[in-house]
Amino acid sequence: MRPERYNAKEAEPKWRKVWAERELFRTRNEDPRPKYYVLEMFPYPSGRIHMGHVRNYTMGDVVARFKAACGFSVLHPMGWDAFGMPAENAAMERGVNPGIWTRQNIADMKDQMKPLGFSLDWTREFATCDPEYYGQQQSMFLDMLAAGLIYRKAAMVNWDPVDMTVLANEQVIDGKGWRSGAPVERRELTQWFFKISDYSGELLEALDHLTNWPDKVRLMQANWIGKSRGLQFAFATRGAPDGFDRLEVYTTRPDTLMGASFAAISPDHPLAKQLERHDPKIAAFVAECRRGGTSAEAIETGEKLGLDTGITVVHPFDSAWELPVYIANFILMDYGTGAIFGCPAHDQRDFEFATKYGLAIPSVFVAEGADDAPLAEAFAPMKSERVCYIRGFAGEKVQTGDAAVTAAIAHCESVGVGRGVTNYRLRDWGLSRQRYWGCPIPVIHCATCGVVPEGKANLPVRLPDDVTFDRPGNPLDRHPTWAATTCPKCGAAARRETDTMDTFVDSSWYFARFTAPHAATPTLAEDAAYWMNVDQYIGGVEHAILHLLYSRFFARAMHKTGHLPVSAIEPFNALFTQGMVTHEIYQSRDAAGRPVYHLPEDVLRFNIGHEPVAFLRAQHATDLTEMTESQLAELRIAAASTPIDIVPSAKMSKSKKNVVDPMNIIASFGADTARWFVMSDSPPERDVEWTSSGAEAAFKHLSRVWALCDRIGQMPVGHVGRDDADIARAAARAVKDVTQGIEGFAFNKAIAKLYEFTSAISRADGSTDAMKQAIRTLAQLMQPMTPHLSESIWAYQGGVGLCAQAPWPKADPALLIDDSVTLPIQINGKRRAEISVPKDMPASEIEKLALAHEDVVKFLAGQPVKKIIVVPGRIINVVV
RNA sequence: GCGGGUGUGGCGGAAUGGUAGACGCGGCAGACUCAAAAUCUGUUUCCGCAAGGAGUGUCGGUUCGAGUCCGACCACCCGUACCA
Repeated sequence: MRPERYNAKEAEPKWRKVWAERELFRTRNEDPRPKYYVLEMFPYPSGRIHMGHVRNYTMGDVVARFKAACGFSVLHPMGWDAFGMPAENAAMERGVNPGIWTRQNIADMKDQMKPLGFSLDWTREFATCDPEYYGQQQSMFLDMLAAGLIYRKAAMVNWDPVDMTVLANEQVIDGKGWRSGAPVERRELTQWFFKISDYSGELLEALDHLTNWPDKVRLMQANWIGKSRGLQFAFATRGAPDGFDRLEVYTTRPDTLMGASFAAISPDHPLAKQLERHDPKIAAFVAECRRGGTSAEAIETGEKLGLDTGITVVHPFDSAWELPVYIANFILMDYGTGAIFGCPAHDQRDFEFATKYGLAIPSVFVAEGADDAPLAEAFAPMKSERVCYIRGFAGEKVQTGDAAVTAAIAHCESVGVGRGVTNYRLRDWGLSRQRYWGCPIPVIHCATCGVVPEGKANLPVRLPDDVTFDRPGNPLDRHPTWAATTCPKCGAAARRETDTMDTFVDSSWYFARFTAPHAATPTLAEDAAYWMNVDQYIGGVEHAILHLLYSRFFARAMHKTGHLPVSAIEPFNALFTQGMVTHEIYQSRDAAGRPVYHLPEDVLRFNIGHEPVAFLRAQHATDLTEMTESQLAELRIAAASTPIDIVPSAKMSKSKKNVVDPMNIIASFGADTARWFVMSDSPPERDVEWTSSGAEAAFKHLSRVWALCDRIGQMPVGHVGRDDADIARAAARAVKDVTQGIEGFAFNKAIAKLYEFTSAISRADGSTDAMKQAIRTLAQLMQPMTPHLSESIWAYQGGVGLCAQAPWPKADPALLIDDSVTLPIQINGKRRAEISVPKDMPASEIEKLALAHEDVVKFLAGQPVKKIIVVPGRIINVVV
């Protein structure tokens, strides 16, 4: 009898309807079961879901469905990170209103997400551009302002001198404005800041307790916060303007103070600003330094420039030793004091600078045995290397590294040269954006009262809808009426702040809002206390630093202002960072030799032997798709068409056209296939390459599972088989392995075990009852990945209720124990034989058996055995 | 530049310091078929007829034993504070 083919197109919507009708995924506060909060980083509503979304939300859904089956009351919400630049770009390019564009995108993406069958509680949905959301954010802004967590100061932005507008780093391409093409410069602007630096130490120390976060993320955050111990001291200056008779510097390498060659200040240092006023040469140089963008990458990789100011400083240990003071473009005003001393002998960047400007390079220490010869590069001793000080000062002796720094600080302090200072690299978080599509900053500028917070009763400060994008700049700034208001303090006419908030603010507390998404206050104490923290947070590793650090800070700030309990200051109990979905790129060249990219759906790709080949479908008559691979191979050999280049896999991006639309996959194969494929093959923390063959394989497997289910369904009642014990053992092992796989985020391994279990059932000759039991267990184990198919199997095989609600199966420990074990025998570390022994055989017995093994005897060829190592249950190694 | 990560068959990958290559794709062979598709079975790291040998990015080290630990390097990816 031909098995009935599984029809995903019919079955999937049917089951989603059943889940929706029974409100299976709606979370209730009064649910008596223990809570579990699983959250995937919410999407930016671009309008189309992509495979990265499918992978991210499928992972979360696997966890959510697994935890639900394990008896938890699962909170699994979804929302939209809806503010940001793309909406403004669309407005500029197509003249659409950012709000309307965003709302439409949200509707479109929701339509695309629904068919995937995620177990989401849609009653908690919100978008950050909802006034109900951003109004609460404004309210918290006012609370944080009152609590001293927010302040204003001047800071640098990218300035496009042609478009007269501020640019995001992303909009600066090779130092030029992306639209105007004009060289970008740095310009100072007064902006709002969160005092995240007040929490540097706490944010750093608390990382130690985030044991369910990836080590790499904790390490990256620790390095980002960048705690350092160093020496801060003042040089006496000679020839400096009034008020600059001392130059304060900070160094993490006071042990190299005797190797000083120059001092350098940032172009934004007050001294530089002072000199700029009277010296045109310095003014020109400082202007030169301000060219280019503000990004650290641009500054650090750019050419290192310096200008001798003519001012000198006196070495603190030798009043006769003067060092020139340079203005240098790589010194950041934000770090330390904005001034350094350079030790070229032991710092590569200083070495290059000194070489370029012909400065002295005195060594402080050399490798033991080496002499004080000119260096080819900065010398930093390796861990094991001993050094000898040739120009040190009391206190270092032969120490290097941290010990030398500590000793140097102690010595300097004892002789009155500066003091030890702990510094952090972490800078305060600038939240002002000179853009329309963001949360308005609720403050008012009054001519008499200055900066005045908006009254809470007037919140939300709503964005106006009638804005124009016909020219660059912030539409709020030029809106005819929006900014006009009255001062809450004195009642005089005043002007609203037209800057909006960084979208990172929106995403720094949405997880807390999900606990009470429609409340009239940012959070509700009871709900926040109950649902927080997020038990499992899942998202891309590209958020390892900024989003996750800002959220950790914001939770603390929310606690300080009474919006979160102290238990929620670390909002994410466990974090998982997933890899990207990649695809190979199909490229040809136009007449001018420029690359032209092709969508995977327009390309026919196959292997000839091991060699991958790709053709453009459009180059051929439509019947090309009907040809077999061998026919296609002949076609290629006949040079009837030109193959196109296959460029190795990269992150799916529109510009390279290496994108696969999840909707097409769902249309062809169904949601379960898409879900199964993104969970199989690659470990979730690593990138996964989308291949059409992989998707087809997933589809074929799910079809085989259904065919097996159908075959079992047709078995006569009361059939007796031989393999019931084996089936029970295979099931117990599958339950154990799949459970472990899901709990450990090793979904690819869980799926490999499901393949094995499927094949074990398929080969077995079991009784009707045993086979039905096995396939029901299989359906349950697959349910987190393939919820629709699992429901179909469950229903077909007489499962009680819904598969999604059935309690997670448990493995009988007695079935997991094997009686005998196969041990490999190595001779000098090379595997030469193996023996099968009872599980509990003593080592001495195993040793005798191993030495008596005929292959072992053959390989030993009478040589005396020096040593024999028996690792019980593992291996035997004979050393000769 | 700096910080972090990754590197294993033709491909995606598996492997508490203990049989390298589970599972899947692709390939090859076979069954079924007039034929093809679909499906099923077997096989598949490389060299070698075999015996055997080599093999986890490169070089070196620790160990009875290294993909795994240590040191140096190479390549690629992510982040780099206004992309989200």
